[in-house]
Amino acid sequence: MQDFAEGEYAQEGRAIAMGNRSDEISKIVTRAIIHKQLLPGCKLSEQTLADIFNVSRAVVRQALIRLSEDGLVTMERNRGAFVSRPTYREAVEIYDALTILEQGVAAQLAGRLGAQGWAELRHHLELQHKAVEEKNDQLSDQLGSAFHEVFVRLSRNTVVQQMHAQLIRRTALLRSLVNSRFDYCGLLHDHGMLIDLLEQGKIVEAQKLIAVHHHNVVKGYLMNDEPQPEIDTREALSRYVSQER
Amino acid sequence: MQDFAEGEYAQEGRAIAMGNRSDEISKIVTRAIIHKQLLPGCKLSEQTLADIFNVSRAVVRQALIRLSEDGLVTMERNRGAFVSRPTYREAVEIYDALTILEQGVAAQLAGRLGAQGWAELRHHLELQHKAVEEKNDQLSDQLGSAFHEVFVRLSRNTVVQQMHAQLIRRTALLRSLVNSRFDYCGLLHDHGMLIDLLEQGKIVEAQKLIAVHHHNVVKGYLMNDEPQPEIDTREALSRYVSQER
DNA sequence: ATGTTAAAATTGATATGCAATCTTTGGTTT
DNA sequence: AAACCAAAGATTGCATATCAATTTTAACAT
Repeated sequence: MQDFAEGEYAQEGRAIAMGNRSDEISKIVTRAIIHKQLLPGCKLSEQTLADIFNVSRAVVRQALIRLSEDGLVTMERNRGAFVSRPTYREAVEIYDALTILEQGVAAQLAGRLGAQGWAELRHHLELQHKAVEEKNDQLSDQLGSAFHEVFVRLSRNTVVQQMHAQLIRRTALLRSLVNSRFDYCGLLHDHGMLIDLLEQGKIVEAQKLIAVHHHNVVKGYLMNDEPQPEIDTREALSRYVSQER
Repeated sequence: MQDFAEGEYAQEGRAIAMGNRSDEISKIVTRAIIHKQLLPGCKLSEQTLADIFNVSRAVVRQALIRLSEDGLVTMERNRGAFVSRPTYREAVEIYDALTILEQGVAAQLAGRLGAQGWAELRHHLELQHKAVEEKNDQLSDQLGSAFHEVFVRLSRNTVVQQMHAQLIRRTALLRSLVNSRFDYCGLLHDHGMLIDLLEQGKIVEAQKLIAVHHHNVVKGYLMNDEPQPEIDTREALSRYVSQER
C-alpha cells in the first residue's frame, strides 16, 4: 500500500491531481507527526527538509506555513519551525472543540441516518474490536480516530469535516506527549453505545456520552513537558520519503 | 533601507509587531475580501500583488497559501489564485458549522457566565441597536458578526474561537455574493433573546434559537452566480496599502 | 566555571532563470 | 461571419543564488 505514488493522491476519498510540491510535503510531514516519527519540539530546518525532499527552500517554507496554519507546527521568527508542543490547556480546548463538533453532528445524525450509515459505523466498530482484541495499540489508536472521522463524514458537511479532521490531527500530536495508556476497551464500548443511542434517536444521551468519552480520553493525559527527544529529522522522515525519488 | 523597515504597523487599530511579511499581506487581503473590496472570482495575480505590496513573488505566494488554507482563496494549478466563490451548498455548510459551534458554546456558557460576561454581551447588543436604528447597514452587518465573535470568545476556548473566526470570515465572503437584504431588526432581537435564555440557563431553547437564527440568515441568501465583476486588484487594495510605505 | 566576543549557521526575503501550462491572438478554413 | 487551430505571450511552479538580520555555536579571556 504505497500511499503516495506519482502525481495523484487519495485524499479523503477522492483522487486529486497534485503537482503541488509544498502541499504534498506538508501532508507527508503531517503523517510523520501523526505517526510519532516527528515528535513535539523537533526542529524542522528548512535546508534539511529541502535536502530530504529534494526541493528548494521556498517550497519547504510553503509547506511549513501550511503546517503552522494547521497548528501542527510552530514558527518562531528567525529561529525556525518546530513540531508544536501543545500545552495541557490546549489539549483540553482541543477535546472540548471535538466534543462540540461531534455533539452537533450527533444531533444531526440521530434517527436520521440511513441503514447504510449505521452499517458503516458498525463495520468500523468491528475492525476496532479486532485491533483491540489483538492488543495492537497502534492500530487501535488509529482506528479509534478513524471512527470519529467516519462519524463526522456521515454528516455530509465538508466544512465540519475539515475542521474535525484538523482537530483529530492535533489529538494525534497530543498523544506524542502522553505516556499513559488508554483503556481501549472502554473507548470501544463507548463507540458501540454511541451508535445504539443515535439509532434510537436518543440525542441528549448520545451527546452526554460524547462529552464523557472525550473527558475520559483527556483525563488519561499526563503531559510530560520535560523530555527533549533528540531525533534526526532525516531518519524520522526516511520511511516517508523512501518512495520519493 | 526599504521604506517599510520599521517592523510595526497600525492594523485594526492596534500596533502589531509583525516581521512576517506574508502573514501581514494575507491579513490585509483578508480584510479587503471581508470588506467586499475584493469580490469572489477576482484574480489574484502573483506579480500584481507583488508589485502592489512591494514584495517578491515568493512572499505573495506564501500569503496566498495562507489564504487558501483559510478558504478565502482558491488556488488552481498553473492558473493562479482567485477569491473563492462559495456555492450555496457551501454557504449552508458554513452556517451549519457555525450553528454547531455556537450551540456548543451556548451549552458551556448557559447559567455559568459571570455578570461581567452578560454585561459585555448586552453592551454589544446596544451598539448594534444603535447601528440598526441609524439604518447603517454596513455597521449593523459588522456588529452582527462581532456579536457572535464576542459570544464565542466568552467560552475561553481559543481553539473554538479560531475555528469560529474563520467561519465568520467565510460568511463575510458569502455576503459578497448576496444581494438580498437582511431583517437586521429580527436578527438583533434574536441576539437579545439569546442572552436572556442563556442567563436563565435555558440551554435547549437557546440552541434552538441559534439554529433558527442562522437558518434565517442563510434563507435570506440568494446566490447570484453570474456576475463577473471586473475589478482592478490594485484599486481594490489601494486603501489597504495606503498605510504602507 | 563564567562571561564575552567572534565566527558560523539559519532565517526572511529578493532577484533571476526556466520549463510547463494556460491564455490570447491572429490567421485559416468552412 | 462563425468556427477552428496553431503560434506567441503571459503566468505559474520551482530552482538557484544572493544578502541582511538574527540566532546559535565556538573560542577565548576572566
